[in-house]
Amino acid sequence: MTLTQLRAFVAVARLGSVKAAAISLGISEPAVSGAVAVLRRELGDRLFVRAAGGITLTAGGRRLAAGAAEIVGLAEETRRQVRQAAADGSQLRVAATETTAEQIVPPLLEAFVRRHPDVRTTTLAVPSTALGELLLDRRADVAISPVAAEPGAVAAAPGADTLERIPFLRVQLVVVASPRHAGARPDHVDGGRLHLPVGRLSREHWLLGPGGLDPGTPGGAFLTRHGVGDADASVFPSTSAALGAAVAGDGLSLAVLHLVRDELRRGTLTVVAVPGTPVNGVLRASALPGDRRSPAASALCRFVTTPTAVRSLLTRSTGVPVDHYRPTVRVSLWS
Amino acid sequence: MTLTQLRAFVAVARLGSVKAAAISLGISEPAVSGAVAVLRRELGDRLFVRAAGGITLTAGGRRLAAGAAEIVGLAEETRRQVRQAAADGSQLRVAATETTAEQIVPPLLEAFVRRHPDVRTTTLAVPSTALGELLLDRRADVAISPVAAEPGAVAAAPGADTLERIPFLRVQLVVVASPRHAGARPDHVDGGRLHLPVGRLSREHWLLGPGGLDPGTPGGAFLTRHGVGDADASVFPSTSAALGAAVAGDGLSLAVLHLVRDELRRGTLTVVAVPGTPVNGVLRASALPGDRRSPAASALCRFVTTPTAVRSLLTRSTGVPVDHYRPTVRVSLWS
DNA sequence: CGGCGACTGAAGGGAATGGTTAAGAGGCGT
DNA sequence: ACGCCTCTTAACCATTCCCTTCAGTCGCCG
Repeated sequence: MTLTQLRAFVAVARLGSVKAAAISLGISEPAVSGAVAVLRRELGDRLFVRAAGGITLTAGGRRLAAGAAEIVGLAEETRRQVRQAAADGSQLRVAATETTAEQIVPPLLEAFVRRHPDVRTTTLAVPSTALGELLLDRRADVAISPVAAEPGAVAAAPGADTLERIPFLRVQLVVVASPRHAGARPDHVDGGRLHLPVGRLSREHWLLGPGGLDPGTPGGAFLTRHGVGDADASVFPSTSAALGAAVAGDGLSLAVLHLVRDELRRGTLTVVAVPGTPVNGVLRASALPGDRRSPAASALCRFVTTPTAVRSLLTRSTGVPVDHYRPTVRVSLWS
Repeated sequence: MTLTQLRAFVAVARLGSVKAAAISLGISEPAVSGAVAVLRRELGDRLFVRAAGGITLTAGGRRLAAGAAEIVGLAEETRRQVRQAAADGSQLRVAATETTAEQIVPPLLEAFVRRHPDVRTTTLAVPSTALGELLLDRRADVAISPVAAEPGAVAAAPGADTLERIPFLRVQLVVVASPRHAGARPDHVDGGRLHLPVGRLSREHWLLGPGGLDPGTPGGAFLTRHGVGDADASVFPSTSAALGAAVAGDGLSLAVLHLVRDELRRGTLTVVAVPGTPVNGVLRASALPGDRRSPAASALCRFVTTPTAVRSLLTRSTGVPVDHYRPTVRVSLWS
């Protein structure tokens, strides 16, 4: 499988004809046909068949078309980026778990780029198990992830000995629900507050963001430890959306205490008393050791423990200016 | 630039040594060194330099390491997917604008997979200008996007003649704010409702999700048409988060009317009367013409106009079951 | 300063890639 | 049935890739 072969196939898939692809690439038809033939042999799939008015991709051909277009485009983009690396300012890729990438990283990086305006940041949202791999593969410069505050609760991740870890903020996770939801279950209400034994957790309906059940995070570990499984949870496109559904009274959610301060004060959400909560966690930054790390990564590692950084995390996020905004990229695991 | 060369460089970057990379790849050191030398020449960058205790990547080397790991992993994953294409059920990639991908597509696809349980769906969030390209490149099977309801308001997108377009739902966009926010500006309050002339829109602070200013969407076009620019808007990680900030009284937002029904009824949000609103839009599905389209894409194109689909969009979303959930992937443009 | 380990370069060869022209095979329309 | 257009295969060649062995150079460390 060669980039040239993939380029040829992309052209065929897009234009619907070997001839047209050959013309657009400026080569002969047999060259295109040959490239496709190699792919066919190697992948064991016809990829496309001749049909009325052109060609029809097979199921495998459709997937290859999508993947090949992605690969070819990415190769081109990478080439361009390397060429311009010197001209551009430095780049900083921050990997985090889904929830952290949504709630913690944006205000943190906003404060960071305010102090280092020349740094271009990108956020990657990944399963917690992928964070170490991403750092080792140099696909990310720094990882931000929450871990259980209790020592020894989490086994060492792969490459743990080669990574530097910097804890910088304690967080508390609480179970929240709409007061109306609480009021609808008077059997456990005491003093206006809903009490819930842990044995009942898996009978409740949970409203979570993507990765809310990730067992590598303190929140996901808490839920799975108490038997909350796939059948008990609904996933929303974002943690904010899940909290919105909780406000609407659709079920329970798990939230970082200081991030729902406003909702609690306004009374649109209330904390549900559950033994074992609040779940104590610590946010920490991970990166390669100092000599194998980019300057921007080192700057962020120093920054996270500063009062400025902590303050940016404790005040409610006001969003980021449009020109600072870089979308969070979801990264797939393939290893 | 060859996949083999990229693989060699990934190993070097990860292991921090040509020798270690050669061993891990099962080839000789000169082979690795040679592969790197070709990349160096082609890209015009040292990529890495020898340093105490190993090597240090240059800025360009860091970007290449990230890109190369991505490309190599993607190639491997694509190969696997093509091989298994026959075994797996059919796949359906749905592209949409940011807001649509967050608010419209999840309930729609949830209803769709309930009827077609064998289909694996993926959602792609992209700028509106990329939707057509994605379909033509076969990177997406179906595009879901909102367009202005007024005919002729939008110029024909590239490839417009070769795509089939299926409108399926009218939507209304309204300006919303917290009632407290409204009350704080008594100069334009009339009958308890905030009225705002269009000339004042660019003086307000806007709370938007990613892509909220995308001029290819009715909402983004409305805002940019009235002078709302980068300086007037804060971007949140999701539209839900932006609405949450609006509830907190931080500014104005633009929302799909029927999706904020609950907030309006509870009084946590109120509609701001602005001339020209509600903005009328139509959701439509786009796909390649029937004979060049996958069976799953055709099924979705038929599905969107059914009462079941419309109902799924009009009732408030309850999230999707965990086992149906597939994260939304943000796709970059490189063309 | 000498030795040693690690990276780089040169030379060479086998295999593939990537291209050509020419001819065959297969579907579609008239 | 026939011709036409398109895709495929065959034969062939130049180039590049990719690996080897061997020799050289660089930097670190005792």
